[in-house]
Amino acid sequence: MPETTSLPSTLIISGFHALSDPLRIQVIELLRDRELCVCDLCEAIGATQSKLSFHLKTLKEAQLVQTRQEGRWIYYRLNLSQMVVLEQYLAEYRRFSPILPTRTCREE
Amino acid sequence: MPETTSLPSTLIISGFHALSDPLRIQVIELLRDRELCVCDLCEAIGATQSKLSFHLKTLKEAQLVQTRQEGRWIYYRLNLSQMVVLEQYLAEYRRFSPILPTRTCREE
DNA sequence: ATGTTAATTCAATAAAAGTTATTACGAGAA
DNA sequence: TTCTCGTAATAACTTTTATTGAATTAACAT
Repeated sequence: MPETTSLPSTLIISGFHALSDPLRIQVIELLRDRELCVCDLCEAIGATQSKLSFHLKTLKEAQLVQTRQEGRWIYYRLNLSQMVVLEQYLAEYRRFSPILPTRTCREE
Repeated sequence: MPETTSLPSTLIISGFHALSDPLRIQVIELLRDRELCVCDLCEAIGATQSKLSFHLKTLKEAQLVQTRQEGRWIYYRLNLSQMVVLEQYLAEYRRFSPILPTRTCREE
């Protein structure tokens, strides 16, 4: 049987990468129930603005967050649909993985 | 309203980290429908043994894979339950995130 | 213009990944 | 047992990439 695994897009990989840092997870969780501007996030997290800016860029490039500008403020909000894309990617494994049969290396 | 976000465990963060590399994703996908020994994986991926060993260690520490030794072979298989843990973590966002209301920075 | 918000640039540092060589350990033969 | 071979992990070292802080720049409001 041939491999039916289609390699995930770089967007999925960069999504997982974006979620692999505690500070970025903190941002994501803060954005879970409302949008926040950068200064809110700085204060909530206690990080410098430039440090946060770097991580926000990572999250934005992974399309896990979106921004909205209002005057001088830039509001960040979750992009739930991209979170769902990652969730669905993982869900595929639950659908397809069988109870793994024992096998041995030689009998290919 | 206080934050109800409980920061995810390091296991979750290391799980996302483990999934943030193309070679490791390739391993995970190869293990989706059967277990494989290291030499199988080396051949399938075309990577050197030691390079692969490094990535397998990352996956194992994140508990995304488990191993079984049989003589000199070590068989790797998916640890589906940990995949589900990550999936469920992402699913929480879908459950809790409202349609985001517009807000402004001042009116805290 | 002046102050405020946030992104960017640059240089220094830290962490991750790759390469090569070595080590550990089990299997099987003498 | 003792030897070697095969499999896989580990170590040492190098290269690459990611992260950080400080300073600067850009955009906006008054």
